Amino acid sequence: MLVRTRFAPSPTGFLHIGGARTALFCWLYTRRHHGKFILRIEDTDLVRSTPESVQAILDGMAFLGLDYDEGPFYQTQRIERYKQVVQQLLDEGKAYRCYCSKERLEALRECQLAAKEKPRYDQACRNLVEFKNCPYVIRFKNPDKGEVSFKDLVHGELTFKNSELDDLVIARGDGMPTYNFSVVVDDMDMGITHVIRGDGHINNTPRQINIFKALNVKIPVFAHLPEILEEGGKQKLSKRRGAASVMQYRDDGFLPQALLNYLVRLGWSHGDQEIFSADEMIQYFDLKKVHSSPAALNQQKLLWLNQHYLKSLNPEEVAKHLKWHMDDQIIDITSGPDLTEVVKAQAERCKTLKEMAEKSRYFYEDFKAYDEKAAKKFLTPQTLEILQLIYNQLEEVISWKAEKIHEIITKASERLELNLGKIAQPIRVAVTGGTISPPIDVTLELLGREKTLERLHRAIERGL
RNA sequence: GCUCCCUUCGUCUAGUGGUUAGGACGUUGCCCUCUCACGGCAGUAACAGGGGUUCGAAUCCCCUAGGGAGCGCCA
Repeated sequence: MLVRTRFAPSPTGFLHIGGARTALFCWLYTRRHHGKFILRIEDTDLVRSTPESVQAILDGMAFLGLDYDEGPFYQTQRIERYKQVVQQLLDEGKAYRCYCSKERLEALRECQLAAKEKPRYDQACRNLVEFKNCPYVIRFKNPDKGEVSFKDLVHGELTFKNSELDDLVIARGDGMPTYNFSVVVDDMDMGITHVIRGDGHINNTPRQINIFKALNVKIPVFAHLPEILEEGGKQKLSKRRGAASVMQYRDDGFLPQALLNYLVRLGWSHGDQEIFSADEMIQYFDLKKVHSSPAALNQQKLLWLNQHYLKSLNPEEVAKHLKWHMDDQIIDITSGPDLTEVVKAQAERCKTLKEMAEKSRYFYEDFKAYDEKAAKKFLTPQTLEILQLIYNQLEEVISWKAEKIHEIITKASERLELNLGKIAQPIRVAVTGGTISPPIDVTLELLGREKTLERLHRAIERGL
């Protein structure tokens, strides 16, 4: 049997990290089984859905590399189909018109709550024979006896009593379908074999199964993923309240590989392995190994993974992402070192691409001012002599390579009987404005002969 | 209120009756070192609580507590 899964977000905001993980797990399961991954936009909430949100979801998935095989399908374009199936249920006596007013329903609800009962529809209209000439909704005739159970790939066997369910509305007064109904019709029509979604849907599942049964179609396999919690607290991740969109992570300097790797380990594991390439994830992914308890976000671990990929990925690839951030920070890289070389030099001292761009600015443009404390400590009359000496020797260098620069600096340190640090730090402050940079020889090579001499000269002039 | 789901170090997790309860992030100390880092080594810290079952429970059962979800003409 060909595996067919779907990711079905509602376009009411950006793609956040929790949604991204759901998409990732669907995608992994599908790729693992060589199936089809379908994207479906659940936009029947006309008030809250926006085209911008649809685009944000598409962008987020593209950034992560989660490609889909079919879709995107839009529910708003399938309204006629839902109405058709509602009619079918009506014709077969599996659904009925309900004329109850909202006022009556509200009173019923309050009454039940007061009696400490679970609020549910009392089936008042279920056996009406003649049609009334007033507004109505369509309700599904849920079986009122027995129970419905299903095997959830994450939670195991789950059982619900039909008496706990009620006759849910499947078509509103204006004829529009409701969520629990349109989902079933879509999953049926799209031949979905595995429904992988957040475990907030566990309670909806038995209702949906009853509709599947009424429609006489094969019931898909379900896998309900645990929610993702916010950092620290035990609050569920939500779009409002500072949430984390995938694109925000991009803007903050995270690599898609790091995000994917971080996400895949939230609720899933493969022994003690922490690092997974996309291919490895696909190879090992198994829904049966997915945890059933929620996981909290942890920025520190994400940062660690991000740096891991900064260091271990092909530098050319990292450089492409770095370019995006250079542009974002308006750093003109045309008159400076190759970004690939910058990546090699900076990866082990940066957690994010954003940080890498910030820390590499001085390779491309003059810094505005010396770090005050650094200048005070390292640009002293004594160190100016050293800088002058180094300047003179560097000026002679034709082949501007780290190796040659290193040789000059170490020889100077031996001759002057000074620690390397006593020489490197003044140079560093002179050429970068601060005390932090890659090894001094590498820093000077990247900076280039012209900028190096110019900045050394400026530092010496300043001190005179 | 009712129904359902969840509970191993601070965090992510391994573990499916017998382990000194393992790994990773973080954190602490040491080493390395031209700065910042990287890296290396060592340490820190957990089975929510209570009952059972069993020769033996993190693992199986029950109860309690805590957290979450659903009970919509939202998705």
